[in-house]
Amino acid sequence: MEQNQIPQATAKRLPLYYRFLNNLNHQGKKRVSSKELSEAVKVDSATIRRDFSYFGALGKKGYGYNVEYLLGFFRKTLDQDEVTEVALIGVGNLGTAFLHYNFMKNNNTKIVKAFDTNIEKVGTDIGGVPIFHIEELEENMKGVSVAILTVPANEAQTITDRLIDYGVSGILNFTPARITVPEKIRVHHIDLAVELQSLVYFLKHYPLDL
Amino acid sequence: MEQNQIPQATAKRLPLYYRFLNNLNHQGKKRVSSKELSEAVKVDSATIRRDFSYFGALGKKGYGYNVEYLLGFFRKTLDQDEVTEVALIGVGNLGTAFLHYNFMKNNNTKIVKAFDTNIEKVGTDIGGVPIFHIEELEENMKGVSVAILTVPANEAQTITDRLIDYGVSGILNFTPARITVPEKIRVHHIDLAVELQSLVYFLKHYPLDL
DNA sequence: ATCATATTGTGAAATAAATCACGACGTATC
DNA sequence: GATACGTCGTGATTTATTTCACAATATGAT
Repeated sequence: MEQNQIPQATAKRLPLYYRFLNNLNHQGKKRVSSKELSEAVKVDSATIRRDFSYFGALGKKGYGYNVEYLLGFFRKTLDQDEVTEVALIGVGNLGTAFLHYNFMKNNNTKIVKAFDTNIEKVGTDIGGVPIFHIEELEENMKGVSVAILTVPANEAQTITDRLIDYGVSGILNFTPARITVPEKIRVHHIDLAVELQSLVYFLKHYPLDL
Repeated sequence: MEQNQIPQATAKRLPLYYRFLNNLNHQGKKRVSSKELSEAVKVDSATIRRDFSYFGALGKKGYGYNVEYLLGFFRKTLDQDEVTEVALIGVGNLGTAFLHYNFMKNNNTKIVKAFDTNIEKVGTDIGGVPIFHIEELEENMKGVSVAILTVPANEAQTITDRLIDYGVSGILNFTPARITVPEKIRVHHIDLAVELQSLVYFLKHYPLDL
């Protein structure tokens, strides 16, 4: 579990930096300054320098950062060499979108199993991911410790309880339900309706600039 | 544009509160304490009280909050009576998921138009939303000031530029690209790969509790 | 009525994160 | 190699958000 002095806000930005560094590397760019990176990822350059500095002195004054070096560093830091296997629960429209989404491109995470109640889907695969029946969740979860939850809201808690009994340690919850879990389990909520509604709220109530 | 002393963090939670209050109301519950609500939405009760207090004294000591009153109050505050029309750009898997998603249920936002390049989709509708060709974006955007962007990353900036020229004021960007916009335009990024990757990072690097 | 209990609303404190601003130092040029 | 320039790394500051903790007060039971 190692050193944990990195602020959460920084940790959330790391995957973003990683992806953009990958892009730069593919473009053949050898160096990048915090200012350039700032324009690409839309994060203040001082924030980027501060973020990087938690990992030590990665850049050179007057030069910037060596793209390849930084990339190699982040690959290790983000455990890019070790693939995390993920299960997807609920193959509806949103779930299907994930199955088609190629997370692996710049990424260390891979959806390896999907589950649904619809008999017509069970036994098939989408985007190369086999679909099992939810009743057989436990038998087929082997080695998977992270789940993406894209089931109807009213089933969210029931499935969550089973995932936790099974031993999952992280859940990415796309349902509008706020699930209850033991404190050892980490849950990230992404609530699409709330995101849209809060954007609309900001537009109506906050000054147009800034 | 009115009073804007509400912290952004609070504003982001308002739609969430609203939805849960709606649920409670449907369940016939007449009163709710910050503690109960806290358990439901997973937000600290002191934070909830503080959030509500920005709008004045909405509760009663020793009693809690009257569900119906609070709901009515938020309906006005969140402009629930006035529907915001939204366009969806890019009818791929993720876009399709949105079209099937019934935002209107507890919500003042409605996807009224969709756009795609695929001729086979153009002219049809999904979830009651008509699909137009992206070439006819400008002709069909009438009255729409918010767009959900679910196109391939490499098209994100081009479409964004057109949306802005047209006069859109808010964009919910689901592409991995960080789009560049004038400062008057509000963009919310939701980066699915980053969300998954940062969950995995937290699991590996942060203490299991807290 | 009285009293025990519940729960708000909020000052004050704590925590977290972003930003400023600049000295130090490496690079590039002549 | 001296000089001008660019960019990092970071101490200090500012801003934002959460949390503590408790006086004030309404409720509900007897």
